[in-house]
Amino acid sequence: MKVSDLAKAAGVTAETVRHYTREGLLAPTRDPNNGYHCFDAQDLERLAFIQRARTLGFSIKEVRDILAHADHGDSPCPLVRDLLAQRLPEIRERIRELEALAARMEEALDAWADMPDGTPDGHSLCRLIESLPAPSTDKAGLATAKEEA
Amino acid sequence: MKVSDLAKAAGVTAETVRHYTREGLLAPTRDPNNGYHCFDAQDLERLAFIQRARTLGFSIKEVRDILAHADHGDSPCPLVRDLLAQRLPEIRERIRELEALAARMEEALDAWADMPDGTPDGHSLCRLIESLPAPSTDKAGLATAKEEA
DNA sequence: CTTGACCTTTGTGTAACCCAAAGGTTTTAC
DNA sequence: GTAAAACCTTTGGGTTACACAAAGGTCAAG
Ligand SMILES: [Zn+2]
Ligand SMILES: [Zn+2]
Ligand SMILES: [Zn+2]
Ligand SMILES: [Zn+2]
Repeated sequence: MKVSDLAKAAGVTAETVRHYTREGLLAPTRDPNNGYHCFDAQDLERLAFIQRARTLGFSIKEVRDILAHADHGDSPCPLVRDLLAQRLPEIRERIRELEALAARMEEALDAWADMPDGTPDGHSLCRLIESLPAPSTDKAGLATAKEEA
Repeated sequence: MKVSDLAKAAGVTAETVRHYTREGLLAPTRDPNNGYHCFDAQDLERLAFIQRARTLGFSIKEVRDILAHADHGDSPCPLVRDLLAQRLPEIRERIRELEALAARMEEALDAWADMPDGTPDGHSLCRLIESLPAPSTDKAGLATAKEEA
C-alpha cells in the first residue's frame, strides 16, 4: 500500500498519513526501488487506532506515547486511563466556558433585536460590548481558553 | 504609561500588550527620547474593549476590523451582529462536539472498571480504544474540531 | 514517449500569544 | 556616583495538527 491507498482505506488525507509518519506514529517500510513508503494491513489497523484515540481527545504526542508503550510490550492502559481522567474535567470546564460564551452572544443578539437599526446612534452592540463585565484579571477566564481537547 | 503599566492596569501580560500593538489593535505614541511605547487612558479603554470583545469570541482580526470601522467613523454594529450571528451556531456545534467527547471519555472510564489492564497480546493495543466505533469518513467529525471560539 | 497522476522532501501558514536573546534605558541602592 | 536590578526595544523560535505549494523523481496509460 502506498500513502494514498492507506489514506483512502482509513478515510483521511494523504497529508495526514505523511504527517503521522513524520511524527513517528506510523513506521512504513520503504520500497528500495523508488523510496516510496510501504504500508501494510497492520499500519491500517494502527491508523484506525490513532483515529479512535484522537476522537477520545488524545493529542498526537499522547498517541505516540501510548503506541510506544504498546510497541515495547507495556500495557498502555494505565497511561490511557490517567490521561482520560485528567482531561475529562478540563473538557467539562471548557464546555462550561463555551456555554457561558454562547449565552453572552445570544444576549447580545437579543439586545440588538430589541433595538433595531433605528436606535439612537446605531451603536447598541458596541455599547453592549462595552457594558460587558470587565474580564477579571482572572487566569481562568474565557480568553484563556487556549488549551485544546 | 509604558507597556507594563498598561498591562497591569488591564490585567494582561506585557507580552499581550506588545502583541496587540504589533497587530495594530493598539497604536501607542513613542517617547522620542528612548523609543518606548506610550499609552494613555484611551488605550486602556481600548484594551478593555478588546478584552470584552475577546470574551465574546471575536478573533484578533475581527477585533481589528471592528476597531478600524469605529476609528474612521462607521458604526461597527452591523459587522458585530453579523459576526455574532455567524459564530453562535459554530459555538453551539463545538459544544455538542465536546459533549459527545466527554460522553465517550466517561464511557471509556466506566468500561475500564470492567476491563483489566491487559498487556498487549499482539492484537490489542488498548481494547478500550479499539472497541470504539470507527471514526467515520465524516468530515464533521470531532477530530476536525480545529476552528476555535 | 509524452502526459498526467502520484511519490518524495522542504518550507510556509494557521491563532494568540509565550519566551529567550541581545542590547539600550531607567530606576534603585549602596 | 555608579553599579546592578528592572524594564524597554526588536527579532526570531515554539506551540497544534495538519493543509498546501513548490521542485523534482516515478509510474501507468495512450
Ligand atoms: Zn513503556
Ligand atoms: Zn456600534
Ligand atoms: Zn469603515
Ligand atoms: Zn488498554
